[in-house]
Amino acid sequence: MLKLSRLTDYAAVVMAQIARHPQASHAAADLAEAVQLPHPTVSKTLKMLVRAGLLASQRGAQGGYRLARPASQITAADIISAIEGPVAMTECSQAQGECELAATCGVADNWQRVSLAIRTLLESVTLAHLAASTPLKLPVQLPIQSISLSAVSA
Amino acid sequence: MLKLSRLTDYAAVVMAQIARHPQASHAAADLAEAVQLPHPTVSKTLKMLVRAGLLASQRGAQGGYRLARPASQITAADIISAIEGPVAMTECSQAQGECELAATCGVADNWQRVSLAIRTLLESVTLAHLAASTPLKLPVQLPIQSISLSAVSA
DNA sequence: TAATTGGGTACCATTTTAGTCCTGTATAAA
DNA sequence: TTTATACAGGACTAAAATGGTACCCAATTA
Repeated sequence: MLKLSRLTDYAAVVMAQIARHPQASHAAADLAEAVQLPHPTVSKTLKMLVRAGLLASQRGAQGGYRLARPASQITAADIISAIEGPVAMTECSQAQGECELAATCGVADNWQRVSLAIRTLLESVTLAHLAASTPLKLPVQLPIQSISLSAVSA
Repeated sequence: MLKLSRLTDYAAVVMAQIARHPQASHAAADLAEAVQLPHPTVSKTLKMLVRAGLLASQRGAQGGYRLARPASQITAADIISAIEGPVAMTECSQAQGECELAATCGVADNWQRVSLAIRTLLESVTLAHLAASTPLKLPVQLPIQSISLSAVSA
């Protein structure tokens, strides 16, 4: 299904929740309550987001989490790779020259290009977009079609 | 990692192999040999591709597999969904109204839009592109950026 | 009718994922 | 300085998905 893991899904929801109140410091327990998810799981997710540099944490009373930078400077790709590691469709999309089947494969190059296109797309969607109540209007139908078609002839 | 499953990867490689010799009928054993993968696994993959209508099979001596339609009419999205099911980034990208967290989620709509954009991208890449030895040149950097930027203002 | 080749199913091993818990450490307020 | 708050890190377990294998059946052709 090319699906995000559930934790990544949680991460996006939690990040969006924080992004809607950027000034406040958010305790893990409050966030868990707000998004209706088990506290330990949310906590785990938050730690991963801190380690990836997307959130800043403050210990002690009145502590909590806040965005490490403005929501407009945090991308969907950032959130995904914070939880799942780098966005890559295949093994060989990440590290070059480690697949022993490369000789018989014959699709590696093009998969990597598709993978790159998806990564770029995900980098163009920011947390500010995701958190906005106004739906992000991606005019997917025509423009992306035209991109790949022109790409073929190029 | 937003990664394809290994079987999906195999499927793409096998499909590309068949696409390079569209007239011939390809026995599972021959394909397994050509792409250097275990026979039973390749066989399993082939069956899934048949069930999805991407390959046609012929039993008996001189039988084998061939493309059900031209390589230019088979998309990356077809291959992925043949193995993994519909392309969708989150649970709620597929079926509307089944997520009980929708009220507190707040990102569902926009995730669905991103998911749709990726699906459209994958539908624009055909097996003919993947199988081509000439790299598919997707000019990802500028055009896709401009799409999403214009999308925001739209 | 025998040889070839795909079809289907069931099964097992492994890995990944999700979720929980426990203990430690930093901070702030009383 | 004490105490309550809240994050940090890691270990552990349970469950699910994935990948791989084996076996037997069905169809086709020579």
